[in-house]
Amino acid sequence: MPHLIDDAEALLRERGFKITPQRTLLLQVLAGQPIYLDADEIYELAHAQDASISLATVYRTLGLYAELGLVDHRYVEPEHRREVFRLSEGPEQHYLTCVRCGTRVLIRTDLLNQMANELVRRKGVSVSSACACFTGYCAACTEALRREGKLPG
Amino acid sequence: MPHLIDDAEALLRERGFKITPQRTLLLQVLAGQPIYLDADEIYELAHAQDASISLATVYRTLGLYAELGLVDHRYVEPEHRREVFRLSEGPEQHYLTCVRCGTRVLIRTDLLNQMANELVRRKGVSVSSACACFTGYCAACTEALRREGKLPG
DNA sequence: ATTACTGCAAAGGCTTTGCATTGTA
DNA sequence: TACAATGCAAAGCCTTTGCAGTAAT
Repeated sequence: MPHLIDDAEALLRERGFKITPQRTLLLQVLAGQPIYLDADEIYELAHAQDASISLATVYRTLGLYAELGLVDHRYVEPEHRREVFRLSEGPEQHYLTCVRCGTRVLIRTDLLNQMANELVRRKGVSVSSACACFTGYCAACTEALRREGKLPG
Repeated sequence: MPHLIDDAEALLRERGFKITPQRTLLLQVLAGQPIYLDADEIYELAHAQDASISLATVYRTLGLYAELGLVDHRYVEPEHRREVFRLSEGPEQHYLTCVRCGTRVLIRTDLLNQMANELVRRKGVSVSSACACFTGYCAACTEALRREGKLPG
């Protein structure tokens, strides 16, 4: 997605920020990812291409991009410990995270939107962000655990 | 709620755990709270009644109570930093947290359950917990901001 | 030439854990 | 008496920050 990266860099310039190899690299890394990644995963991917990049720069850059609206950042893990990031294009994504293998299973979000809409209609609130976090086992782990008799069904 | 505390202590005994002054005190503290509190708030309330209780014991006890199903623990604040706890009586509660005044607006959870059921049916996963976190403005703040022209509508 | 950005390492905030001691059963 | 529970302090985990050096404009 060179277009997206160009746009992002144009925005950086426009706001008086500098274009550095690290910032470009992080845009490239993020552009290749369909799902949310945590800071460390992003760092590993970037580090594989440029061993000199530091985790601190990853955090600072992600923070900057979040402020500029270039990335979404959320807590989707079951424990809600690690923050996760992705480029903020396309529809919001929500997951079930498997506590056994870490797989993230995409969730249809129309019902979540329906919840938000209903909330607005019935309570008069305004909703700026909605997040559904499910914890459990992915299909493969569910089946494996059933075979081991560790899960009913 | 002495009834609740008795029940909780009966459960502790039944599972082979010991009844200690700290555990009883924490049940008393929690029983007086209608909303989620973080560990430090719970510690402060307990500490006011027994200066010898430690934060480590608060964490350990809350963890134990969570395992026993006596308390719910979640991240409901917008920043998701601090974990919060409350006695788990009554149905699960989910909120929209107002970023302006902190008010928590209760959310109907039937759609959340529907999401979970659909996920199980369509993807073969198993869901152990579901959590919806909405961020936005409560009705009062929404209206106030509209009057100030700071919110469309 | 400026001044923002970076890497490093240290610090911060919340939570967990090791260990010797205390206290329940 | 036996062993779980506690308090203390240290460590852990993720994230942020201070600082001196580096690099973009």
